[in-house]
Amino acid sequence: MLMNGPDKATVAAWIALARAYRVAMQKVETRLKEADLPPLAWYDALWELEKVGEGGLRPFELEHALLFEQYNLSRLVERLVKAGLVERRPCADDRRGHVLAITADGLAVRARIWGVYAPAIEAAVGARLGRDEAVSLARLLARIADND
Amino acid sequence: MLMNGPDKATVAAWIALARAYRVAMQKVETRLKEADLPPLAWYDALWELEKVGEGGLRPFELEHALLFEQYNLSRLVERLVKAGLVERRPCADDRRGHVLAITADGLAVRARIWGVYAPAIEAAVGARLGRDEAVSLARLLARIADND
DNA sequence: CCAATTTACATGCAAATGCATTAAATTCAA
DNA sequence: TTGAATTTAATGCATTTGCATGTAAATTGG
Repeated sequence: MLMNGPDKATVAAWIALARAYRVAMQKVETRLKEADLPPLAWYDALWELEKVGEGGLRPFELEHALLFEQYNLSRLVERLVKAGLVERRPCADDRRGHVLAITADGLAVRARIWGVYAPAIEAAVGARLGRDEAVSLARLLARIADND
Repeated sequence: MLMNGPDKATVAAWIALARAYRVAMQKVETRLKEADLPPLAWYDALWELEKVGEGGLRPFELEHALLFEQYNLSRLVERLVKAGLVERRPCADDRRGHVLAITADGLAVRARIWGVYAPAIEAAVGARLGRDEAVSLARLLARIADND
């Protein structure tokens, strides 16, 4: 009874994905810690909120943008608010929820993180791939991330 | 004052890596949970021990193979031993440590997990890439994982 | 040989995560 | 309408992770 398993190349790609992610992420997170900066999740949330501007985002929108579990997003926001980097505003047309917006401190911290994050990405990824390799890697990975 | 940041393609590859990893891993782990199977880390450890056979591995060897933090490996092993899937043997020539070997139950569980894991890999990766795409993805990712 | 250092592994405690559930507001359907 | 179902978000509790440190054995170097 065969079970339609993946071929060698697929398994190799899967394993390579897991290893590359761990290696690169480990390097980047290590640099952030050395600089006494918050973890990457903070950056991602702040950046989403910065991109969207003054209008802010509902928690569930941020949850979808970041692919976070609901409870993880809830607690991440709690920490960001406590740290003064994000502001919770009451939501006019839906009183269950609120709107999240980045604060001035949040903008400053986001920029400070990027100062360390950007060179870390360059070291972990950029320095290892040519320009067109990076493009084709991104394209292949997008196929895996696409929701069909 | 410029800071030698990554170019667009590099950042895109980095983001794609993180998203692809999360999406694929989420799918796979979800399937394992639905089947009431232990998390992937268990599989990885069991598989390393199965591959190496009767001789077993020292914890620090498993740690390097899996890219685990030392304390995480220590606790993973603790759980595997408690579950009866791995056996700790005293180590003749180094009495600080021990040798880890997979048990009969461990072999059985490893195989059961693979029964779910394999089709999950196929769905998350194999079904989305052609054979040569999988090969070139693995090659590109390996460049990122390689220790220089 | 022996003191100092390094290596191997474990563990206490704090923080983060996962899971299940709750509460409250909104939407839908009869 | 109004009652049922859904959506939004928070939270209690157990498990897992991270960090720092501890302990013991091995290695090094003087």
